[in-house]
Amino acid sequence: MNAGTLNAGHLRAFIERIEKLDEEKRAIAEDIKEVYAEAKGTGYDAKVMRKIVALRRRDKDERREEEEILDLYLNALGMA
Amino acid sequence: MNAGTLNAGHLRAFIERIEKLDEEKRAIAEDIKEVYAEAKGTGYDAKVMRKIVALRRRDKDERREEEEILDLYLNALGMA
Amino acid sequence: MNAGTLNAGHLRAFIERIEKLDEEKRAIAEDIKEVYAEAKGTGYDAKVMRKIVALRRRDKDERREEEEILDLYLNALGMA
Amino acid sequence: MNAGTLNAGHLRAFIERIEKLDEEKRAIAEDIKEVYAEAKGTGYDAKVMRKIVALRRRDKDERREEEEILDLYLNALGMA
DNA sequence: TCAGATAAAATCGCGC
DNA sequence: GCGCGATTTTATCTGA
Repeated sequence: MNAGTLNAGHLRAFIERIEKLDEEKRAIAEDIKEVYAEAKGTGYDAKVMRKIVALRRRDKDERREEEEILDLYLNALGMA
Repeated sequence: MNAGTLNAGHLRAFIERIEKLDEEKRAIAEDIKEVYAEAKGTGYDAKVMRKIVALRRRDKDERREEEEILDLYLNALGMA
Repeated sequence: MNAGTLNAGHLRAFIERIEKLDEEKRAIAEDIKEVYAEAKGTGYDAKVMRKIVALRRRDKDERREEEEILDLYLNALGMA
Repeated sequence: MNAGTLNAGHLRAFIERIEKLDEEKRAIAEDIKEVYAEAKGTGYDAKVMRKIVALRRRDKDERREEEEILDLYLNALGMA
């Protein structure tokens, strides 16, 4: 992009969209923290909970990845 | 909490609340990536944009902190 | 660390150890590339192979993580 | 390669060679981290050290490239 | 050139 | 309160 096509208003719009989304993201991160705090107050161990969440997430990712690799195989074998 | 007071259903509810929030958080992170990609497609440099966003965020944090300090002073002086 | 305790020879030794290890690491990365190239020359699809390697690695990581979480559970229950 | 020529044993051998090399690579990466940690414990700043290592590496690459260019010139002039 | 993997830096949460 | 370890985010690097 050269100077002639630069459009500050356009850039500003992108920046503001990002900032708005970023705020939402931070708000949700806050909510998550609060849930951990609440669980902790109820007697649960946050560290264990984090492990559980991470492990369940990994399971889910792995299942997705297995499906992807199956597709790759099928494609490689000309069967898809 | 000892084994006797463990309440699996309660824990599960916490975990699921966290997972739900986590998914929302990830969805927003995706959206942000897409905005960067769109901006890039329009000719902007994502790296520069990230710097701008980070800088503006720091500015904002600093302004907020300054206001908090001002409030502290005013309160201390019985003027708030 | 203040200037008086600075010991350039010591720092140099750290740097050189790192550089030596880094060269070994790069050499291995080269070897890996060569294996992929050889496999490709034999008719295999590098992309599929990378997926397989990544998936097997993830399996292994997940097994390790499951053991860690089991330990955490046992500890939380006062059984370890 | 079509299904008829697929040779699972051969593929497995490639995969295992890659995994073995990958483990060595990770072990070395671990060693490097440990050296940084040790240096940190001695009072050095890891970030600065990384800069030094990167800079020296660039220097080395440049020197090698300059020599290659020199060789090219010499060859072009029939003097090598 | 582009996305995807890898490594580095920054940030956050926990313990002492 | 502060370092330490873990997570998240950013930047670099590699391969398609």
